[in-house]
Amino acid sequence: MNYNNNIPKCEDCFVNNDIFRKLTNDELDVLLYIKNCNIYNKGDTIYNEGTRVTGIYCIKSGIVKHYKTGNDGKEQIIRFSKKGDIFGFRAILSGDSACTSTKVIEESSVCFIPAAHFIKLIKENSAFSMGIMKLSCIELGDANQYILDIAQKNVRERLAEILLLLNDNFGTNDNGELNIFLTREELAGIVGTATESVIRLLSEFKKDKLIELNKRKIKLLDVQKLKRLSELY
Amino acid sequence: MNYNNNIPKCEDCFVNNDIFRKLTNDELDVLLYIKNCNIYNKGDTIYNEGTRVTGIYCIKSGIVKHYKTGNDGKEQIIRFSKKGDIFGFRAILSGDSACTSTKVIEESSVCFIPAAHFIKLIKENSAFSMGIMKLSCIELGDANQYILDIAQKNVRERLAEILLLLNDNFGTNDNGELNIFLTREELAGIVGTATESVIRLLSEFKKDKLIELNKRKIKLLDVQKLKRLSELY
DNA sequence: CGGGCAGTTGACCCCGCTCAAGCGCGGTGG
DNA sequence: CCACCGCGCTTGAGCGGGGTCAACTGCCCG
Repeated sequence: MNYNNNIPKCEDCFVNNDIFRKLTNDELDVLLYIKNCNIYNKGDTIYNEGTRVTGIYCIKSGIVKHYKTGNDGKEQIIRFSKKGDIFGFRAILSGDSACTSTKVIEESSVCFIPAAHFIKLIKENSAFSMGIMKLSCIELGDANQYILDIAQKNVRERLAEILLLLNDNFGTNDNGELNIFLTREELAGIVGTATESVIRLLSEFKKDKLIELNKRKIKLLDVQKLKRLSELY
Repeated sequence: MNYNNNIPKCEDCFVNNDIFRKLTNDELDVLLYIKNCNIYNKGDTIYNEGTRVTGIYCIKSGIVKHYKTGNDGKEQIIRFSKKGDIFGFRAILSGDSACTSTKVIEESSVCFIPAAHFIKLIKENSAFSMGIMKLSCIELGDANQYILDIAQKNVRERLAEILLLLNDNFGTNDNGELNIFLTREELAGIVGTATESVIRLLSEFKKDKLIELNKRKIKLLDVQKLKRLSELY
């Protein structure tokens, strides 16, 4: 992790959600002086499950994964965050320690806002507060959906669904390949299955002309069929 | 569903969470006139997944289940609510429609607060607002844990865990039996498995003297062993 | 008395996990 | 420069957890 002397302005990250748009210009100015920004390398851990979180994080660039570790040490990836996303607030607001570990999977520039200042903003700006509430409620809805999926869909359906979800969240490059590069093991950690199962299913999908594979690059060839595959039960 | 002429005071429900304690006496007085209260019978549906929710609900007595329905019609129970618990706010705050259906499993008396008034309270009372945020964040943490469990634990471990969780949430009567009576199918719907599997495992647990069974009444005999069983991986 | 639902049990078998072996590739050190 | 090592990926074999299907029972209720 390296300190970034060049603190980005919040306006640079006005994408996806609109949390910080809810702040007044004055509040944004103050924030610019209070927050700091770090560069994290691939593989760096930002915080670990079970530890105290001392503030909230907002991603300027890069991708991180949020995961829980099972008793046998296997990672279950809960979700990802990318440019404009904030994380860490669940622990702050619930008063718990972190319920997930957060690790960088693509070099990231990440701003940090101390908990006290974050709480102050929430108390003083009800639009901001409503925004945070909305975020947390949307995450909760996503988590509930995920529970249903893991409980009732089989691995093939879940893998198809995850590929579509990655497509929606990260989009594709000029080559039509997903803008996120995961190891087979990480893919297994999202789907909730064994690495070997992911590998076998990916090559099946490839054989069926649903996707194209090139190392960790994945290109979706037939989104419609993948959708049918993922919803069919 | 029947209208209840005898509107309970919020103070009657100051248990579990302390959400409404955050309101001032004046706010509580106003609320008493704005809210209404209904009696729901066992089996009644309060709202269905995918429909608009028009306000939040607070339980005076009884138990309800929140569940999602899979493509094949199978219920996945996400959580329960009981006296003092509020629900429905996720949909209001996220702006979505309901992500779960809510059905009564034990006759319930439930207060209803229209969305507009709920939002007004949130905007005007930051302690109340923080309380709601905390609730939603705790639910999110629980949901994340559930994802890990369903993804990585086997059915036996999950069933043991669910029994312990029901024990913590609902406690036992004078006979030591859990204060919640679920069908085998509902138990399967929480654990995320087939009804037959729950039946087989319950009778195994009984044979191993971990529990005692009497129709839908379940008595935990060896909490320590159940804990070991549920955590072991 | 009969219908229907919850619960139970047995038989069967398939999905997906585990284990093991082999491959390709990039980094490192001799 | 090449040999080696280790990690990620792949494939095959084997098997067991647990899902499905079917049949039967007991019980409630009309």
